[in-house]
Amino acid sequence: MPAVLRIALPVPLPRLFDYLPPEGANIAPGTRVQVPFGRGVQVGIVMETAAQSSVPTAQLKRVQRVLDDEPLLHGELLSSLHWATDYWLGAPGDVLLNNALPTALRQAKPWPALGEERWRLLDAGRAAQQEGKRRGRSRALLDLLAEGDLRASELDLRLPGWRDAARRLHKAGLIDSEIALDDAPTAPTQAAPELNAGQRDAVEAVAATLGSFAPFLLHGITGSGKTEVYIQLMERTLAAGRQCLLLVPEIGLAPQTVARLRARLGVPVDVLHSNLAEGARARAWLRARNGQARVILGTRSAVFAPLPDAGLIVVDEEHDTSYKQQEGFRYHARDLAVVRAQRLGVPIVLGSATPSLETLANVEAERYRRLDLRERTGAHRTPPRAELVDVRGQAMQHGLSNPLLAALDACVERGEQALIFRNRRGYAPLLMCHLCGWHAECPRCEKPLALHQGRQRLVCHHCELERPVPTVCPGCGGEGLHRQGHGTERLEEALQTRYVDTPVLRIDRETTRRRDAFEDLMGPLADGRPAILVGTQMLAKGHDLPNLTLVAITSLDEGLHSLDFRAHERLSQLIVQVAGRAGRAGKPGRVLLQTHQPEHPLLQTLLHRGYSATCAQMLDERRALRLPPFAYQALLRADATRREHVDAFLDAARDALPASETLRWSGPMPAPMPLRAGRHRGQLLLEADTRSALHAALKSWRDALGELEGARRVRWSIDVDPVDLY
DNA sequence: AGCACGCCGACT
DNA sequence: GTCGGCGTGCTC
Repeated sequence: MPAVLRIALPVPLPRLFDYLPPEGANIAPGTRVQVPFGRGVQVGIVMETAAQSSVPTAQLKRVQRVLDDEPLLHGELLSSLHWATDYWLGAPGDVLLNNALPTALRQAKPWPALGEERWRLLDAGRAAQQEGKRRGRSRALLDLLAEGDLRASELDLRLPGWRDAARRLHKAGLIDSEIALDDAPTAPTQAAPELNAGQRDAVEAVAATLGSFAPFLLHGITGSGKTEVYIQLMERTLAAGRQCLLLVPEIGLAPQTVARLRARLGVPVDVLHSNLAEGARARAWLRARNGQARVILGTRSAVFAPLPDAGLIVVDEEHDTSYKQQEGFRYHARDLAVVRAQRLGVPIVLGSATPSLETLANVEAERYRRLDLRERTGAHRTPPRAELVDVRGQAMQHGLSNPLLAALDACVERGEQALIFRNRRGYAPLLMCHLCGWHAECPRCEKPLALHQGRQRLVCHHCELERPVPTVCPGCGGEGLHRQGHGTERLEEALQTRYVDTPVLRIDRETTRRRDAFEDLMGPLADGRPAILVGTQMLAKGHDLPNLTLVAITSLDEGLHSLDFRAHERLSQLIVQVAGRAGRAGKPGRVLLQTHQPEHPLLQTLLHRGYSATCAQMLDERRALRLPPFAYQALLRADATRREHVDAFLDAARDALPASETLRWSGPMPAPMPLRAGRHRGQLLLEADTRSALHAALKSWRDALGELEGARRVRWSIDVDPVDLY
């Protein structure tokens, strides 16, 4: 008989809280309970039972209420969450309640109804219907239901606005509803296309492993039909009575993906992502849990979906950095997906045209099997070879060289679509006085403010600061203010002036702020109408544009010179991804890359020997320099309004490191942005050659950091496997 | 993270 | 004279 329950509560503390179980009840791990906590009441999750507590018995409080008849979390999911909490050093309550569970399930409320309402006539209603009572919609509803029971979704179609009538008739005791737990029958409406040899081999290779853990890299060039491979694998999995989980990057979840899966698979496809209304999210999560959802499609957080009948996991665009959560609990959804597949005993497919070096290293080490799709399907042609445009000494207009402008002219002339990348938002990155040298700077970040012309604002791109645009120079009072550099907004303006008859669309954070804005802007272009798109990196993903024949990156130079050791990997991925978007079967495409460094070895290797050869070279460099994926890192970040607090904390943290021959550290050092939003930032990097060496040190170090004198004066966090070292 | 307790400045 | 600033401590 356990004396105490150890419970996770929604606080960012790396520990559990001990409570007395309610009288006479034994509660299994994974069950939600309501407990008195501090002055209030909280919902927590029972994690363990223990014979005794280290807390004096007198201080223990009792569980007030058990919220679930059976554990909400159990089996593989609960154990994977334990693993994840441990690996990424999460706080159990934060991981479980703020990340794994949908918000609606954090409340002490009954589960939302999962099925759909099904309405039926009661005897009194049948009599009323036969006597021709009631009028208007109520009459129509009685007539409809007289033919048979109907689901809410069917009523939505057959009698719009039926809800008011239903409410009235229900109150009058004429009709009633129940929750239908089965789903409306569905059937595939689209047939499977023929696969090419590569696709067929890939499907067969993965299908042969159904029922056991097997990790695969599906490396398919853009347009090679990776999605079709996923779909046919899902068909096999579903036929075996198993569930599928498909993870996609944040931007990749277009409505047409959902529609395509539904049309092809003929089973309930449930969507799970953070933009969903809370009720809908909880519903989808619970439907996954009880097995009603057969396919779960979602972004990062969907990796927490319960999968009682799991059969297959797919991570599309596995290299995408949106799989790594960048604040709070800093988990990596792809990596967690692999762990879950292992525990579930199911195959996992990591798909990408530009696999991450981490995944390629796993292939090299024969931990993952590699499947290649080298052929393109149907409408696609071989990606055009990218051309470097040497801009040294060239005349430029708005950051565009003459060769690029000539290509644009020709593209517009042919009535085709073009896509221009510029990784600077706003109108001009800098507002500077030509007379005295003054420039607009953010006082909280000490970085230049960007001019946003449309909003008539100076904006800091590192914090939320906005300022009015001065008309005269605040430094000298003169009229020398000058807009320097070209952001997407200025490029849009310049191109619209040059190409009066062709619509120029800007796609960046500013123009896509509204929900669905990305969809609304890009959607209409699917018909191939002429257009020039200007935008930031977010343009690299998303829609397939059938009439796109010119893609240009206005400058590769930042990517070539960045201090981040992953910059070259990112740049290679960007170049290959965007190149894959230009040109369709009948129409050749061009890809132009402007640079001051056309002879740069990275560009030479990438353009002449391809992505895989470039990666092989980058992997050699990483191995030689003992960098990830051949070393394992954790980054301690700290920030505070006072710099000396940051320095003192990081110094103490370094001193608190256990003596170890396998652990290396660098720092404390300033973060790449030493001041952001008025807070001073510093960091300390830990490295080891093995995961176990790193993790052996981490947990006790984390606990020691919490005890440090200066810990309360700073905000700090540890990022295990950081993807950006800032 | 929340929340309360606890001592020092500009306001009705 | 008070409202409220955020430093410090605590949550079984």
